[in-house]
Amino acid sequence: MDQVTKTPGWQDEIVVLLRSHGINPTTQRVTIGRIILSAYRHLSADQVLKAVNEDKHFVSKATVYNTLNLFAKRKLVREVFVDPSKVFYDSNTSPHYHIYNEDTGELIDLEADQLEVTGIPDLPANTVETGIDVIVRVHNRNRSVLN
Amino acid sequence: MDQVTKTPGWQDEIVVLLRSHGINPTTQRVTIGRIILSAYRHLSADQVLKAVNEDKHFVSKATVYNTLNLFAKRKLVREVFVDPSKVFYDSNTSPHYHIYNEDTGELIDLEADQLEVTGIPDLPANTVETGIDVIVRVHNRNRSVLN
DNA sequence: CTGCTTGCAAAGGCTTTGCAGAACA
DNA sequence: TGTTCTGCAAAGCCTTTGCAAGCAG
Repeated sequence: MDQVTKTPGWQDEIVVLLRSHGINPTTQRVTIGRIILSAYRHLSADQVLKAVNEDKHFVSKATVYNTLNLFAKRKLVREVFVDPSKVFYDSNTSPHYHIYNEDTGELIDLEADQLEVTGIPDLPANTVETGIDVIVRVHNRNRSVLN
Repeated sequence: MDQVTKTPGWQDEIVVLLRSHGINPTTQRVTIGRIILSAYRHLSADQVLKAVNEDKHFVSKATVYNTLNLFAKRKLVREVFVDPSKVFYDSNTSPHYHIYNEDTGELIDLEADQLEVTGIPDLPANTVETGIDVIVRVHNRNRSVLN
């Protein structure tokens, strides 16, 4: 995780990656790309913003949001909706599913070859499938059952 | 759908249903219950608010939100997160999944006996599964591929 | 120069909350 | 009379947007 930011050549790889997806690699975009694209991660916009500022590379909140939206539109990251209060951005773009811990907010990948979804019926007329999300929701065992 | 609100006895059934889930059946709660519990429906809080006011039963926005949260906590409805901008409340509480049309916002039930999820690996230590969400995302065919 | 980017601050949309008045037992 | 509930308005969060200044080619 911290190894990544120190590895020489990573910045160039990010630059190439951004260009190959039609994105002009500005300083801010490369900084954000290094945070989220250099390993499989699940981060909210706020977590990206914090991570960016920890590394003393200052990027504004607006740019973080705009950049993550751009990355999503260009399929560099996938938006994951598990919690109504915030979007997670997932840099693993291969087919896979998730385990979501509702207590900790932690999101874990389930590769598609482990888990299978069968029996999907016909889709409504004139519609095309764009993807299947599977979320296995869990909570910590040592939790009160009461509300 | 409109038949429901005219059927004699429905209000009493809603009252019984609320009581059986530990909910004090106030006028507003029964009104909201008749909107969302009398048939399988997927509605956002805003849609419930609109439906309530169409029928000339005025319930405030705060009460709609509070009541839907209460229904969810008492398992009368299930919260569905498919769109980061709003929560859907689903009155079908039996095990099932969803097809979500990203163009229309329409949500369609997929009964659990049609669709099967297999190969769920071990959960993280000390966690308990609370449910599995499956969302088949679709969009309308006649849509531009470009952004 | 000209167009794309950034960043601040303001605006927006959905949801929650504080609190006073109302309803109910 | 005490408790629960409602509803208004305000506040809170996350996210988007307007716009002026900055940067690149």
